[in-house]
Amino acid sequence: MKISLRWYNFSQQSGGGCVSRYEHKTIEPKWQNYWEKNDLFKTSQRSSLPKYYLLTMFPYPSGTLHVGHVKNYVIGDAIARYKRMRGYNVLHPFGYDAFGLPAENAAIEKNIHPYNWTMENVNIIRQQIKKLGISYDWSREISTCEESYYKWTQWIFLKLYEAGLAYRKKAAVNWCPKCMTSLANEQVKEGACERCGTPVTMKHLHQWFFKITDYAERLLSDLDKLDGWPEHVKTMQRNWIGKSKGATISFPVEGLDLKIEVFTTRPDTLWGVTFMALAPESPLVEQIVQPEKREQLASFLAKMSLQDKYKRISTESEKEGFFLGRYAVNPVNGEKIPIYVANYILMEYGTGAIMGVPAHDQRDYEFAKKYNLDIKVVIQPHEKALNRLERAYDGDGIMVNSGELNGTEIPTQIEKVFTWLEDKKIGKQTIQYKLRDWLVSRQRYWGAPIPVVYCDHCGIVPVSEKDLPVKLPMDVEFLPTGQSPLMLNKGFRETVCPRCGRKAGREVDTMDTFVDSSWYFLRYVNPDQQDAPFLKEDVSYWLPVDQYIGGVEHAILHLLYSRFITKVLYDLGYLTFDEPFKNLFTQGMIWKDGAKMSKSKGNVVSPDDMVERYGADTLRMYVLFMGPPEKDAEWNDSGIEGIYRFVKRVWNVVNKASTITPTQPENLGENEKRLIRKLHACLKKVTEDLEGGFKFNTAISSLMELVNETTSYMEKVPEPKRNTRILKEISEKLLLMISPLAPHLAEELWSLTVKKGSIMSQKWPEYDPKALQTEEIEIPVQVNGKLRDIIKVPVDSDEEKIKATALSSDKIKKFVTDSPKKIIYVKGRLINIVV
RNA sequence: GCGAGAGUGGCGGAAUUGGCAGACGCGCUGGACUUAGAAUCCAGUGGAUGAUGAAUCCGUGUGGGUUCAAGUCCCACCUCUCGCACCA
Repeated sequence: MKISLRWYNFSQQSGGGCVSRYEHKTIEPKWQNYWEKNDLFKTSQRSSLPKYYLLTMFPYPSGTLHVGHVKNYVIGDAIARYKRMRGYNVLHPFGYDAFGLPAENAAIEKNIHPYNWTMENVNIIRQQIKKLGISYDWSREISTCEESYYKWTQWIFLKLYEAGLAYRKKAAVNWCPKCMTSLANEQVKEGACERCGTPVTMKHLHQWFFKITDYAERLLSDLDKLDGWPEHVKTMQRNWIGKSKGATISFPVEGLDLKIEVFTTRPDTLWGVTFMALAPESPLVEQIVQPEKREQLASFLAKMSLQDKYKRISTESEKEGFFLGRYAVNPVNGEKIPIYVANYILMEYGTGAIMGVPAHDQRDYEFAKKYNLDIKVVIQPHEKALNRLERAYDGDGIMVNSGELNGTEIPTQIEKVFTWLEDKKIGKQTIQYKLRDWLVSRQRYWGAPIPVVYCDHCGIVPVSEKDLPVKLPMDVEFLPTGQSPLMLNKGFRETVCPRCGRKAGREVDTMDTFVDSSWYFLRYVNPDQQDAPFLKEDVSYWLPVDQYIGGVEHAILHLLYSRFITKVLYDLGYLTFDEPFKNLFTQGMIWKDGAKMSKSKGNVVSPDDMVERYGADTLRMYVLFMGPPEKDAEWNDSGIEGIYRFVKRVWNVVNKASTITPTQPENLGENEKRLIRKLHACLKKVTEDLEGGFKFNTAISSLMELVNETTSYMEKVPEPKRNTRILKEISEKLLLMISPLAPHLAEELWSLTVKKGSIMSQKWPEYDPKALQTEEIEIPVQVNGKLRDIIKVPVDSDEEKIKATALSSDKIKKFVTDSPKKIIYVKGRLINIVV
């Protein structure tokens, strides 16, 4: 669509002066330059004003942005601009999560260095954002792939290492065969790589871990402090941490000097144990198996190891087990219990062994059925006795067949069971978490090198702080081989031991990019600091982040890791707060043609196209108008047309209102009063919508109502009779209210009509409660709950008067033939006559 | 299976938390302006029965309940979305 530069006469009916046509293409670059030249987005490091740190999740620069990404920045910008007008010193920074696999993969494909590929994208994205007029303080821009940044990522690694929170071990780890690297637990979804969807396999590797499990309890309990977080995100984190309370119980093995420890949340079912099962990986398996069964066991285990781990433990797979030929002794009743290896037991959870209670656990039930094991009921429901079980019973009841504990109510008296077990020294109360330590090693090139050296004499030696950063070499053959490409780079790998000075080898793995993003919100405070990642006093002023905005896909990964790193740095004395994000807002995605936007599906809507056609202001407002911002929304091409029309209407109405010659008398009739009330109702609504939530959609609809009302006022009242003063006030306040949403439009009209500096530095307008009052109010009148009439009464009418008026209405009389049984009057709201 | 959330016109969505259901926008219909189109403006628009009116009835996933009054609260159910999923 081409827009010509001709002048257009909008005021034919009113006969007023000429009004220029709305030209976003000239207006928007003009104000973007103005803001930049006058440093209007720059934050002062300190100020007497209250601070407000508004952070939108930084993007991974994988290419150009689509309108889905833009939503995040637009929401953030609207709030940032609003808060500035509210008198806050606002920190609103931007940067790039610039390390990561896509850069490496793209680089391999296109034969370009990942750094160059990343920076090309960064430049594109920066331009895209600037064209939207987002008010970022660009002087604080950061990229996690720059040496000046990853130096401090490495520093954080060292701090964790010193604190004993970073350790290396050989472990069975999740391996993505496509990405050719190991993955953290959080990065595996339903057995597949979270990034590329390839089914994950297991690999035994020496890997670095962060001991996030040490923080499991605090990460869980501090969620209660986060009032400003959406409940569902907290729930997801709680589930992920997965705390459960139970007991550890030891079962002696008959004929061996061995005990099997199990963890159970249902110690009350201890008397119902009819078998024990070990994870195939459990070291106890080898020790317990009867010598003559060894061969059979080996073939069973071989079969298990062929089974994919994620398939093996998925709900659908059939339970499989192998009897080891030995028995354990139930410590509560001395019964002999057969010991099995079973595919459904996980080595990583609990002790890698379970007690099997088929009557009260469905998995154990299935296993027992298959291997013909006893099923012994020990919890009896109140309603009816359990006879032949069709499936396991896991409901409430009382303990039976359980010796001294018979009659104990479950679950209400479960504590009695714990106490009994501890008294008898059979078991002890234990807390278990599902959360695993965070695997941070990645066998790829494009990340921050792990700052560690391996010395034949000294072992693992951390690089000393003064030698940071351990620079990522540029001249690397980065084809993925399953080993870090740094392995093949002699210049990088070969070094000397920082401790003894002898030849040594560097760690060649790089860090998970989630480490980079788990502290970036701190770096924005002192982005140029050379000798420290951040300054404690500055960070204490700005943090915690007052409002964090991003996608819900980070509910666990990024948000949990960031909380963890913050707590570690707090414990080490670098921070004065232990939660990074006070308020969190998760915005919904924008869909197109029923699917998430993605390049591969070819359904992306480019913000550049929209800015070209309609302008940034229209795009911004449309994104905010689509629906509640926390919900997903479907992109609609004609929806944006509607907002474009609205923008033009604002342009015309403000222009028209200001071109009227100000000679009209002060005219305050019904029309004018209505208009004033509308203005103040709008001020109230927009303020509440921006203050009390993120209700941009209803704020915009309220602005539309104001514009409609003003347009129809001008339509209705001939020019000589129009109240210029009111129209001027409406124009001014309308512009102020719309400026966080459509800043270019607001600036341009402000400069054309009001001319008092940038609209950015104006105060947010307040509404006047008195202006909302009316002389008459409308009261809906119901008969038996059905609306029959609406009466108008003076605002100060008392109840009797209103009732009398209602009853005297002809429409009401029709329905009220007998005398009413009851009349309910809700003050100022409604009247209901019951007959 | 467990946990969280949601079901309102042709569509996106409003509804002061129990008080006029459908704000606002899209779409559609009719009209004005125009040589014509685009753009813009005005009017109408939940469904049904009326004659264009007045008017009446029905209507917020389904069925029940509480209440003078229910989209909103309670009980049961259905559907959809998301998260976790053999975690002992």
